[in-house]
Amino acid sequence: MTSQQASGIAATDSDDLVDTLVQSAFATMAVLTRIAAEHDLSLTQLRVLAILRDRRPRMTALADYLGLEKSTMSGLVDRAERRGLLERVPGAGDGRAVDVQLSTAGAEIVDRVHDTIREALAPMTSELGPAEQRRLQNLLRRMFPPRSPESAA
Amino acid sequence: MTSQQASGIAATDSDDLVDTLVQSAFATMAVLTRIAAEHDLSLTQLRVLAILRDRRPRMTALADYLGLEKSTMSGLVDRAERRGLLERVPGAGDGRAVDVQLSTAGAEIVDRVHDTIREALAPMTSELGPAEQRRLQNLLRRMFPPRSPESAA
DNA sequence: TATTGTTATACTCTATAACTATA
DNA sequence: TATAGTTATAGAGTATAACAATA
Repeated sequence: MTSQQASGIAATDSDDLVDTLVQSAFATMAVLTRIAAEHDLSLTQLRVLAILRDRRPRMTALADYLGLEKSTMSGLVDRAERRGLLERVPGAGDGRAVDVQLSTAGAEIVDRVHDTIREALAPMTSELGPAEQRRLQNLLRRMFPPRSPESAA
Repeated sequence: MTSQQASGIAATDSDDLVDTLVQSAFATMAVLTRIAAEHDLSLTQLRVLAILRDRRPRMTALADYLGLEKSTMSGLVDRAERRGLLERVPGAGDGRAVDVQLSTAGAEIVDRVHDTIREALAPMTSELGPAEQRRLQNLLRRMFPPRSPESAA
């Protein structure tokens, strides 16, 4: 029984694409939030670690990417650093800059979480056949194209 | 120029369905969070108001639905009630129960936010043709079926 | 002067534990 | 006893404003 069934709150009938997108986003985020919490991470902390997986950005770049204030970033990095998940290192070439990188422990936990997320979403994705999965991915990517520096005008 | 382009953080190449789903969910949530903030609402407050749009649930039902503790619910309802967005009313038939309902002001704001969300997501959905939109909706609904009390075993 | 980052402060969100009132 | 809800407390996430150090 889901929490909704327990709560007696029913889904509405209005069901256009926007509603479906929003509901799917909440369902996906609920999975991510739950798995992050199982590893004592907030969703934001998990995002930070995930970004650091293959990058070592400046504090400012990290804040920009996440859409957060630099002061918020300081707090997030403080707490993650205190837990030994990441490290601050002097930014190359600029005496003011601070780069952020994963620690070994941080890299391990983000790998584990990544695997767990894939397992947790597998029951959903496996509702679709291989061709349908490709089609869904193509449709979503057209709506939400991956952002990259090369696409700058 | 997007914040990512400014930040110099590039998307990775690994791009299976799970990654696309997660990225799409974050992109969608970013839109919702931004629009909620423009109306001085947190995402959670917006969810509360959206649920109340066509329902008048108990405190407990609301907390269950959102996956929050009842004490958290008390705080959320406190702040929303203080702002005049909703009202507590005695629950029918149980002297302990409290039902929650939108105020007129709350109903107005949730309608406005709802419209704004549709407008904000329109550029994305309109990347797809009508048949593609139907296909995407069907695929997503198969992965994330709408929860309803009737589906209980 | 402008930029990078931190610190101080305040508010929201969240959970746990203890409590009151009702069932 | 069990359930519905609130209150007290604590910690995380967030923003704004003021600051220090570097460019």
